[in-house]
Amino acid sequence: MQTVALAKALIGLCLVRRSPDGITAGRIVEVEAYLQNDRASHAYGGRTARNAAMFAPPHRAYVYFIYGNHWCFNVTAERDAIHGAVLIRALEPLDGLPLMRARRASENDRDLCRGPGRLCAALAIDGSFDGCDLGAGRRLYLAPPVRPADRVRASARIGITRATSKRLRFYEAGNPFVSGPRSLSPA
DNA sequence: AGGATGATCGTCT
DNA sequence: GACGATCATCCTC
Repeated sequence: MQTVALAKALIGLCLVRRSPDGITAGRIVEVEAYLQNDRASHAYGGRTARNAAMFAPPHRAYVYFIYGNHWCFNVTAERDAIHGAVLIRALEPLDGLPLMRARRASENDRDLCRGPGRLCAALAIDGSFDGCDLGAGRRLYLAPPVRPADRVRASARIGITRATSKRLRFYEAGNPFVSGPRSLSPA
């Protein structure tokens, strides 16, 4: 269950994006784990061109395009041809809010990074990041927490049609930047 | 070559 | 709460 351990450990970490336009960064407050033998995983059923990055070594990006509009960003978790990844579902905006507002055209700062597609828009994450390393000094990287994770809870995952009963969504309880239906927020 | 599907979002009622 | 947008990807013919 390496992927689940990573999912929980990511809560509270900072995701930092350096671009020519400036720095944007947020604190991870909500994630979902997608596992080996998980019918909801893009890699269930084997490797394809799209999901190849899911088979990459840990701490790489898996970025995919969905519903004709949105990019979604994952962190890979497993080694040796095991596929596992953690979808980043929401950030608490920390840095570069004016740039996020410009990219998102959002009325409401609470919604800047609340949702997997929204946070990719706010941080300008697209398919060019698929497979990229997320180490320090990159265009996109993970950084230590500015504030430790508080009250991490689990729930069912959102927006999927298969394996709906697995409780593989993890979020910081009470954080207003967590996404999803209110009914799912309580554990 | 064509059709179904989707780890979402914004808008409307 | 419901629905349409919109298109890359994958599967089937």
